[in-house]
Amino acid sequence: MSLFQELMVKNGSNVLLEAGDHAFMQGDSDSNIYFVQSGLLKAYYIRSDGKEHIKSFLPEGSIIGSMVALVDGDPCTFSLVASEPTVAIALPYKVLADAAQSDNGLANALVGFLGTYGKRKEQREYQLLSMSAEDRFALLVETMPDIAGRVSQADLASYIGITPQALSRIKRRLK
Amino acid sequence: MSLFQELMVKNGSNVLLEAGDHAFMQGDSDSNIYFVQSGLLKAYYIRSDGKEHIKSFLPEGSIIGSMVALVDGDPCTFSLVASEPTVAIALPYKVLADAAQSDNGLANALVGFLGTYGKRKEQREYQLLSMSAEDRFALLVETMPDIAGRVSQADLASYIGITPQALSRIKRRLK
DNA sequence: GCGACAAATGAACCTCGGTTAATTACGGCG
DNA sequence: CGCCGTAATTAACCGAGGTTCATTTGTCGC
Repeated sequence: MSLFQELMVKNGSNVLLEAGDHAFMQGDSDSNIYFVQSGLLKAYYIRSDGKEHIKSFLPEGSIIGSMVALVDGDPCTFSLVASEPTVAIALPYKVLADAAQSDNGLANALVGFLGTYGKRKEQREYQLLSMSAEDRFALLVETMPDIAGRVSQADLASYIGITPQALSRIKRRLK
Repeated sequence: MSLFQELMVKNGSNVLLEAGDHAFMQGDSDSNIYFVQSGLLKAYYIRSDGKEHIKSFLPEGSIIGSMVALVDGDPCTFSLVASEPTVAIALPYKVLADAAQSDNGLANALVGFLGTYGKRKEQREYQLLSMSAEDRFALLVETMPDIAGRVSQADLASYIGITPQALSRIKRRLK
């Protein structure tokens, strides 16, 4: 476990979520960082036309928070919901950022976390810009094989950025 | 100018680029952070099928580097090229990260930079997942009006994720 | 095993953007 | 001014994915 994760366990508070419970909703002011201990979270957007788009799946070991809410205290741009019974640890980012002002080890742990986060988003941007829906599905199955079995087809499709029907078509093509 | 930017100016080295010159190419091991002083850089991917996709435009004041190269020393996942004569300041990330181990101010400056980077990527992810090509074009014109005039239609289209022909159609629809 | 509800699939039709190729601006520059 | 190369536009056709709705497959409770 990384230094950063140890810090979260030591200083954070436990959050228990049943499937369907929200950690926070789009528009909330929630500047907590969440560290998933067990279960599965989904981060998703609600668009102006009411449609949902899944941003990411967050299984055990994931760390998540709305970056704009963390950095600027703006309202969260997405919602975070449990799709299985989940145990997570929550810690206000401000606590970390403030403590980092005087604790160099913590500041560097934060650097590590933010660097990893940026790296993940860079990869996601590449996938969205440069890969077809079919490629993104194949990649998801390859890199997160367990997730593909744990969530509904509708959620998988929403993550890839297409409708369940289109995903069904893709699966048929692949066989 | 932020503390982080001042640090870059003080410790970095100048890089002069003519239009068309590359700071680094996809696949290079370049773990420099670049701070654009004047001019305009383009960051772009080359896909396996040879097509280009523009990741971002970087006018004066921008800070950029390949996060996977910075964090892990992996090969850069994109190329960085000047689309106008450009002056930038380059500084190896490792220098920063190492110095941050013992310099708390620097560590926190890094936290600020990485937080801003993550925030931008979060917004970009939202745009790619939840907005149509037409919406993304309107947003680009609104948020970076100067860029729309400084680069070719083909580059604009590539940034939005469509072909120049499709962008031309969109412009006609909007009139 | 059976009924009921949700999830997944399938089919028919439509729209948007890609592809290819032709046509029309729009600069330099001799 | 006329020539030429590039960028931008337009048109015709195609295919992937969206939309809507019907059908099938699961799965849970009884």
